[in-house]
Amino acid sequence: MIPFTKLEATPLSDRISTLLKDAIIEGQFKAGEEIVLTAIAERYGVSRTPVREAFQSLAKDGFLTLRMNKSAIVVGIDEHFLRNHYEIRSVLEAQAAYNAAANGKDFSRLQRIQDDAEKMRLPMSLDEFRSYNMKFHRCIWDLSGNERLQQLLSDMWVSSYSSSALPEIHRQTRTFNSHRRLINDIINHDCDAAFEHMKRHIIGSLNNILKILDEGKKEA
Amino acid sequence: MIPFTKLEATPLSDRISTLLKDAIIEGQFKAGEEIVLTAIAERYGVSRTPVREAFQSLAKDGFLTLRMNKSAIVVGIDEHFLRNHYEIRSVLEAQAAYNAAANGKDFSRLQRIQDDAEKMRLPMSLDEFRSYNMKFHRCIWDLSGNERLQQLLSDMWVSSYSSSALPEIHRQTRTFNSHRRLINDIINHDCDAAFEHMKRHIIGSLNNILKILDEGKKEA
DNA sequence: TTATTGTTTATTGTATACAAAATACAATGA
DNA sequence: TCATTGTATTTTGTATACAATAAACAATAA
Repeated sequence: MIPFTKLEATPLSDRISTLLKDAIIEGQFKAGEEIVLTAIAERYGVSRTPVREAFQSLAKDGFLTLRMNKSAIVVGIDEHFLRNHYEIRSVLEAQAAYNAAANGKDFSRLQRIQDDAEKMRLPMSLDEFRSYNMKFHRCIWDLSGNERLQQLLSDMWVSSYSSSALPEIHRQTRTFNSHRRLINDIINHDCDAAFEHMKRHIIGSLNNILKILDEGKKEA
Repeated sequence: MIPFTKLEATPLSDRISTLLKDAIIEGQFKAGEEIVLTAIAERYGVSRTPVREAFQSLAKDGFLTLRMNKSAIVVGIDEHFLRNHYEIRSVLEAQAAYNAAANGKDFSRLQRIQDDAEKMRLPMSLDEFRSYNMKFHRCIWDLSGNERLQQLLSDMWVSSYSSSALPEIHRQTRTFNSHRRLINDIINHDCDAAFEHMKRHIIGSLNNILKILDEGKKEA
């Protein structure tokens, strides 16, 4: 077969849910604000059906609250939300790392992702760093061998949370160090260490986000 | 106000998704079977719209695989699936127990649920035991103070997994012992013990289910 | 006035209609 | 025969139409 990558059409509902999710994360809606299905459909120039599906997806992911026969409510991305979100993510990522250390056989891809990143000059651009970070975590999800865990973590991944935090060079080197330690744990099949280090790694990024958030509040 | 409990209408999509979920768990569909939206809509005598929403919900919960412009595929509830499912559930329940031990203040409800159950004559009926077990776990989710965690665990709860396992009296007393130990951990604010014990508790029930499943296979 | 009921309007829940994609299969030509 | 192409059928994706609920407000009666 000819090496053409299949250009796949994504359903409208998916595109809309990512757009809305980003909008919510970036604070384009106030916390607790009522958000009317019909209005969103009009804004994006589509029918209510795919918007409705997007709403339900966002509700399942915890970004919207749906009420029978009433407008949806935007969940506020405040400290409480972020703590809850990262608490869950930390323990799921930790389990993924545990599994990778326990079951993983071929770690070459994980190594290469790290090596390629370390060859670059710091600080990397925001997009570069996000791409690397995403690849690193996704690779561990793969190694976990738990497809459902992969799906859950993928749904929880919100790259823009950390947007303001990453361009600083010392943050990037800290992430490198943390990732290198994780790779070591995994390659050495030290499951418990991988679990603990990953948990701390994620909680660390939460704390960083909260710090940024706090500084932002003081400025305002 | 008069003590009437609000009788609430649930959306069709919710009712259909629970029906379908149960059907999948109970093996009414073969693993990997294609399941046609239109057919399900006809079978339940509703339009495709709510069925479609149910499909998307089930897909998010990992019981269906959706493919663009193609029929959905039923995920097989085999050993691999159960291991993945319980691995995730165990670590989330464990985190909930950890939080309950860390943050919880008023444990009277948890105590009362356990006390009421222990007053009953064993073996309890299947429904009684399920109700007690559900209340116990839900109470800990509440105490965790993480609403999102609560939502996730609620979506993962499938009572009928354990249907065949519970009527035996020695299983019920084992569960009692395990729950009592958990209550102790939580009341003593021993977070790490609560985490570990809950994790083992859930993995224990997985192993029990796998055992039952294995015996069923030998018979057939 | 004040509480209750009727009416209107906005918004959601569900059903149907239409468009696009995938599949099966017949027709065609080598 | 075999591969390819056109066509019909099935099934999904999206839009629209209709029904039901909820909120706002006007009207009525005490």
